[in-house]
Amino acid sequence: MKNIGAPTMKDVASEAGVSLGTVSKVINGIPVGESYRSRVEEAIRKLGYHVNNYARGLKTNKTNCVALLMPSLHHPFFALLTDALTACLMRNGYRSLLMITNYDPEAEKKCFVLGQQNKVDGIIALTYSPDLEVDESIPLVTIDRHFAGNIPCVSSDNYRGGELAAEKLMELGCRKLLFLRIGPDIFGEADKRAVGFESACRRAKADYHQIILNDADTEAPFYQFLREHSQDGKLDYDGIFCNTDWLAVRICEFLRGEGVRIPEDVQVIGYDGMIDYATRRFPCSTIVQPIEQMAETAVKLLLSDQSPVMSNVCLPVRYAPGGTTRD
Amino acid sequence: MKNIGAPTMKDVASEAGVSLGTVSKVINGIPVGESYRSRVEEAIRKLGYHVNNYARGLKTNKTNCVALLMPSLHHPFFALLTDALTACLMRNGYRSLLMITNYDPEAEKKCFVLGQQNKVDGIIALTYSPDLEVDESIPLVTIDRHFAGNIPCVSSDNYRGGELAAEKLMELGCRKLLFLRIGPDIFGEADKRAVGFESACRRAKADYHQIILNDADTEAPFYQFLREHSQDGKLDYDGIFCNTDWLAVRICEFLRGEGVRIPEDVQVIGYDGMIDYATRRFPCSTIVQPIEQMAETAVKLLLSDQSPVMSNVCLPVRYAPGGTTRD
DNA sequence: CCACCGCCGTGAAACGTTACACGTTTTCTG
DNA sequence: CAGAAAACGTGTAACGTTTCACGGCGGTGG
Repeated sequence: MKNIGAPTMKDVASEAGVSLGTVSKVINGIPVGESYRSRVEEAIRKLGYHVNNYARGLKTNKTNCVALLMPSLHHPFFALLTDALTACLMRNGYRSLLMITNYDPEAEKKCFVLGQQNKVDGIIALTYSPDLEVDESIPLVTIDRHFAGNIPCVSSDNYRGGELAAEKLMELGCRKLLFLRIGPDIFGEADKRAVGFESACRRAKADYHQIILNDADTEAPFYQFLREHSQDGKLDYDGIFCNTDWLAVRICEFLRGEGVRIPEDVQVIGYDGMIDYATRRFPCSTIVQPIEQMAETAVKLLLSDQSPVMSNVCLPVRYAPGGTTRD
Repeated sequence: MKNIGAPTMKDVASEAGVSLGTVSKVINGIPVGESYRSRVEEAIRKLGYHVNNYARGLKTNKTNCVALLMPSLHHPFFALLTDALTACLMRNGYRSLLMITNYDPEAEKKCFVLGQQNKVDGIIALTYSPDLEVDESIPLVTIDRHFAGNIPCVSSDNYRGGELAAEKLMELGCRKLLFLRIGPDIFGEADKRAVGFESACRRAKADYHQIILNDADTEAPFYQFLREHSQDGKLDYDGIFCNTDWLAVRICEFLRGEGVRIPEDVQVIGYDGMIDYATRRFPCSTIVQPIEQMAETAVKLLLSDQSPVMSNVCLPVRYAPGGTTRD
């Protein structure tokens, strides 16, 4: 009697006095005589048996495992997305294999190979490589990233987001708008915010200005600009749109330190819809990306054999006040 | 010739005209004649062969997979920890299976079962169940959570962190200190910060006060308290220690809105060492938890057959100025 | 009463890999 | 130059599942 190692179906079978096939049926919910079923279940409980997903995966060629490719979890948006994706996958009986690429194309390529080795049932990727050649053999859904070919992509309406921010600010009385952006752009996806913002301003014939820092290490240039464009604690602009909530918070902090009142003197809107984990509230007025919904859509697209028809989904964003605007 | 499905070692073998065993050796880096090796490698490249980790895992009983149990990724600390853990695991040739429990003991239990089914080589867990019975069969390392028995635990020195915050504030001239805490406590781990803070204050015979909101939905009570304890824009306290950076940022925001100058009138220190992903700087002065080091330690502890001797590791924290103190 | 059919449990054959024993070739030593 | 040892490829038996053809059994219809 070798007691070493975890119990297997064979152990369960002999414990229950039935055949392997019967045990398999019980485990997989295939109808089986009641007396057999209870004998097997009893044996499983007694032995503390657990399915071996590796053996199962080998046999069925189905692993119930999805690879998640993320650039990093430092950005709250990625972290929240990962959280939502994992939760959604688990709800659907899938496990998620997390891979962090650090924005490195080499690493991204390696992750795809890892995915193949692990025979994952699919990949959900938020990549930064411009030239990633994708292997057709594993279903792939991207987020915020349009590949060539028929790869489904889930994104939120960044253009509309920019537009909405400008519209809201003007609706709340702003006439001189400022757009601040920092950090890398995901292949023009985040750039669309600038375009939307711009077009809304033009349409309303409002003054506006944009400052874009793509690879900056700090937001200091913003501060400098703001200082230069204010006198006697009075800023030249009365509405600021930041391409990320964090930046909005920082800018508010800076302005308040300079004696500018928010939202009385200047109104500020951020982007992402980040929620303060402690207070469960928005730290600033913001354009909310529907993270939960994006995650659910991506999972659905991946798991249901994707009809190429609706292979590109662009979800609506919404505005949410958070104290840095006059509403 | 069935071309369906991914190529297997057998395909490689017949393509290269060698035996299965030889292919196996090439793949696993076991010495083999040069001519054979190159023939096999050529065949692998030609066929686009990838190891099937499921077959391998089944055979070797080693999966190179570690389960990560996290309550949520909404809290930046958890997100950064997950990021660091995953990166570290990947560096060591391991994959990470991410599981989100939402602080739910039921889910946590299920995750342990999932871990067993997936024959993971180990589990790194940050759990909230008070009564989790752990299965000895899979190596487990916890973070910030002391289990009964011989389960290794990695944490940072929360007591010292609280002490350090108080010492720093006093060193910088504060005489009336305030400690603010919000959010659930990880089994007394975060609570130690309060104790450390308190003892440092006592030792220095400084005035101090603590407000603890464990299950609060908002930090409004803090605001109310601060309003009640200030007159003419002058706060009764000159040093505030918050148990998390987010809270510190919010408090600063609030105080500045009230006309209090930071750090001139009041100095504020947060906790965690969160780094703004955009500016790569601390958003406030803070006590830094060595997240990278915690991750590395946890991985090392898990992978090296843990000597029960050093099964509890408490890593040092450090203070880092971030603009909300006078240094 | 017999033939046939369905139901349901059984046993064995895969799945793709590793590991080990075996047998061949090569190399070294005296 | 013979003989033994080392080096190295080969074939096959697992690993723990699922799946499927088979066959026993009891029930139904002619």
